[in-house]
Amino acid sequence: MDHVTRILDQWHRERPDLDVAPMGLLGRLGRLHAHLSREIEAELAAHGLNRASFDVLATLRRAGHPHRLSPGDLLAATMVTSGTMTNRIDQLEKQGLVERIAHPEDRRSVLIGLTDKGFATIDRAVTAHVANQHRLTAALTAAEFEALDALLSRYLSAFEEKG
Amino acid sequence: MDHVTRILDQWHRERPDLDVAPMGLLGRLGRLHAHLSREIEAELAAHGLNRASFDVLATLRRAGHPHRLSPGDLLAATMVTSGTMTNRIDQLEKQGLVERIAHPEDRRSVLIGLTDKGFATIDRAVTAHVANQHRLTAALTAAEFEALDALLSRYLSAFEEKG
DNA sequence: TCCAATTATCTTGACGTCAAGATATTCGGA
DNA sequence: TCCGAATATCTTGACGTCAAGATAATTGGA
Repeated sequence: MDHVTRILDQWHRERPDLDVAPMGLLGRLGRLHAHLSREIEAELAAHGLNRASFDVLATLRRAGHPHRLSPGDLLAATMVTSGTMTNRIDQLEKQGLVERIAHPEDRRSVLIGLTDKGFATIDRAVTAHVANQHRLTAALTAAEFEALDALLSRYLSAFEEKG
Repeated sequence: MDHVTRILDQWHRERPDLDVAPMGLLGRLGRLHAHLSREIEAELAAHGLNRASFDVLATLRRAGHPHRLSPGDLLAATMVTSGTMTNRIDQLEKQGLVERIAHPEDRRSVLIGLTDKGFATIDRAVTAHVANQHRLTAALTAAEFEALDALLSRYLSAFEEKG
C-alpha cells in the first residue's frame, strides 16, 4: 500500500461522503512528479545547473543555429512569468553561459545567445540528463512506457491545444 | 502536436544521437502537473488557502479525532523539510486555523491542533477541492482513468516502498 | 505627422522552500 | 547516576517564483 492509498483510506473513514478516486490519481501524479524532480535536480547540480537554468539553455540549444532567442520566445517555451525569465537570464549571464545582444530591428527587445561556454555546458548536461531520464523510466516495461506515455499525452491534450 | 512533441522534434534535428523518448513521457508528466497545480491553487485561493496550508489542514483533518499531530508527524506526511513545516504552522497559527499545544509527555515536542475555525475551513475546502478534482479528471473516460491510475501507481512503487 | 494603444522587457516586494545549523530535551549504555 | 548520542523543533540566510506595475520602443489609425 503506497502513501497515497493510506491517505484515501483515511478520508474514506473520516469523510465517507467524498468520492476520492480523482484524488488518488492526482495524488500519485503529484508524488511521482516530486520524486522525479528531486532526482533530476540532483543530476543537473553536477553540471552547476538547476532545472530553471537548464531549461533556458536547452531551449536555446535545441532552437538550432545561431542559438539566439528573445526573452519573449523563451517565455513562450517555459510556462513562467516575465520577471522569472529576467531573473534566469541574469543568473546565466553572470555565469557566462549566455549573453544579451541588442536586437537589430527592435530596440525594445534583445536577443539571448548561448556563449561558447554555454554551448559546451548544455551539450554535456543534456547528454547526462537524457541518460538520467532513461534510468528514471527504467522501472517501466516497454509496454507500460508506451501505455503511460499515450495516456499522459491524451490527458495533456485537455489542457493544451493541438496544432 | 503538443508542446512536448515540438521539443522532441527540435532535439531530434539538433541532437539525433539522443533517444528522447523518456524526455517525452517525463515532459508530459511535468506539464500536466503544472497545469493541474495551477487549477488547484486557484480553487484553494477562494478559501484563503494555498496548497501548502491545505495539505497541513487536510492531514490533521483526516487523522481523525482529536485532530492533533506533532510537527514531525506532519513532516512525514508531506515531503517537505522541517523549516518549511515550521513556517507553514506559523502561518496557519496566525490565521487562527491551528494552535500549538504543549506535548504532555515530551517537552521537546508540541502538538498541532485544528481550531474550530480550522476544522470548518478544511471541511468546506476539501469538499470543494474534491469537486474540483472531479472536474479536472473529467476529460478522461472511465477506462482511461483506471488505466492511468494503475500505471501511475505501478510507476510510483519504484520510488516508494510497499507496506 | 501625431499620439494613444500595444508590445517587450525589467523592477519591486512578497512568499514558500531548502540546507545547514542552533537549541532544548530525552534516551540509553557505562 | 552521568553524560554523550539521538531526537524534535526552530532559526537563519539564500534562492526561485509570482503578481503588479514601471519603463521604453513600436505600431497604426486619424
